[in-house]
Amino acid sequence: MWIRDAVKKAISEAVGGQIEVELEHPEAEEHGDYSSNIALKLKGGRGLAQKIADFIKPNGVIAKVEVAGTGFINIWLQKEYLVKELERVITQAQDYGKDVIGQGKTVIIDYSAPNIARQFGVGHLRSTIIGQALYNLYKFLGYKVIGDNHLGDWGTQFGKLIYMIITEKQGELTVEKLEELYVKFHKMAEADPGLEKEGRKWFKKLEDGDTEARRIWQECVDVSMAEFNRIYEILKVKFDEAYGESFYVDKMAAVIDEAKTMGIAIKSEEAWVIEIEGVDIPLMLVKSDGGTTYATRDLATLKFRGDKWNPEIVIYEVGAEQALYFQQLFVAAQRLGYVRTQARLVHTKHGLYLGMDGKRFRTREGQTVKLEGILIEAIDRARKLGNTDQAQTVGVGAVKYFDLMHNIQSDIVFDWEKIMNLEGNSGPYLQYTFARTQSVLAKSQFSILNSQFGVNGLKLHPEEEKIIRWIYRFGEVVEEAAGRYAPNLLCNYLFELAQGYNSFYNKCSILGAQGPGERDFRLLLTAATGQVLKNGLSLLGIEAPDRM
RNA sequence: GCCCUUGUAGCUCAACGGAUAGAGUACUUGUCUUCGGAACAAGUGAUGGAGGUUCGAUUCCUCCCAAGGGCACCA
Repeated sequence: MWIRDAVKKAISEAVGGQIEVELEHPEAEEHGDYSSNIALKLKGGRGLAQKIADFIKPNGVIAKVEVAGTGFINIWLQKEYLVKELERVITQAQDYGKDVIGQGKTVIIDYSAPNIARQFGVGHLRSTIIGQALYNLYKFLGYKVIGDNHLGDWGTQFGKLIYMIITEKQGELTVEKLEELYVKFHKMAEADPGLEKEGRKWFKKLEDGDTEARRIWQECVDVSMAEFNRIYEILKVKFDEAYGESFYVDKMAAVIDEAKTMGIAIKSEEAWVIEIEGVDIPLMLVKSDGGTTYATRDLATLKFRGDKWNPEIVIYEVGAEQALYFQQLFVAAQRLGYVRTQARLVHTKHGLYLGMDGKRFRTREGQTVKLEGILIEAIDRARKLGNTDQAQTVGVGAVKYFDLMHNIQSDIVFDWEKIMNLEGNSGPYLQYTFARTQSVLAKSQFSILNSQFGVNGLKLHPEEEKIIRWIYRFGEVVEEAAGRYAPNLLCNYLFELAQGYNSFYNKCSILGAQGPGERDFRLLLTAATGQVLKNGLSLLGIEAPDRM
């Protein structure tokens, strides 16, 4: 962001330009807009801080510089500059906050990835929602982004399913029925261990292209996808690609060959595995019965992605329980040379949903909780609260925001009272605040073209100052949220913005302001707040209705 | 048993090695003869325990305690 870089540059010049300058926004407003601890880092204390501060001359951006505490350098920005920033928000509109730091770079985001023949459970909500938010963030920063839904549509479980479908003649298949069959298979296999062999036999047939196995598999895929697409429609989630694991079936042989000839894969108990330094368990490429594993497919996937897109970053938005596996996978992929050596392979390791008892979120019967039911109930609850028109926007927005507002790595307790809470830090609160700004603007005939926003002679209320000292940080937050794979930072930012605006709204009359200058300025503040809220919510994948 | 992650107000969560650890909720008390009360304001209340590194530690390191997850033929 231009402003932060300008401040950094001023300090950097003061210390000779050799050291990387870190800036932060002090928590207490009496400590300025930006603060640097560089004098402390250089062990120079207050003396050095004062020297640096003296070197920095106020200009169009920097209003004043002060030394405080044990050696902090605090910097205040010019109010005129900050008001100009509000005008930029209006003129750039939906593009405000965009950047080009990602230009020429490609990032692949692997998210959602539900399993075919399994119900779409709440477990997949995090991956789907966070993945989409990361997708939006990176795109906003100028990256070329590929969103790939890596469907779980291959594996031994299909051998088991096909066996069950053939032996127990079935009518019309549903996802629910498929899941039942899968569970039933495992119950039967407990009594008759020979069944596992049958399952593997049928999976082998599927991999070898057996017509009947293939036909049944396709039916499972079609039935499941119809259900998944219904959910994506409600969530307004989109993908660029949805290759799925089955896409890589004919690409695995090459991976296995390469791993063998490079001496990376070794034989162990009739299976082919890749040993990873520092990890006890090796990564399995070929099972003892000759079948492949998910690791083989994931390596083929990375090879394909590397060849096709040559990405700088590949983000796997997958739960923390697979941390060990991804650690192995990434090492193996690097050794096989499937991605460029500087490429960042990231596993976001999100936490999971817990029930109110602190245990994994399940139904009373121990089944995974279906996401569609959750979404329908959220919409229903929103409708009962009086949002007939915007029930879906508000209900789904509440669920999404609740997910995104948490630190990505922490487990989340699933509590309806908290999710559907309209008050306080919630999606509906942000949507409400946006609707409020639009309502005021609609009544005002506001137009940026015939207004004057000079702050000369205008005495700003503390609430107004707080907002102008907050708006310009939007771009920085977007960048940080993307860089740290942390959409919750954007949630925090937007919530504080909305809080600040509501506080201002309660203290200051906008339409009834004294004098045209004050009125125009407050309307500008309102318009800018609304625009940033809208841009931010849109990055989170949450809609902002004008009325609700 | 080994490995990873997490322990912050009654509850649910924040915090970039920085300055007085922030919110929401719950509870208590208020504001507004209103531009949308899904609002605003005030109060009560917290870093699991013991050491260490640092000018400065919720954050980094070690040990202990507790919880969750993982540990090749499921993904």
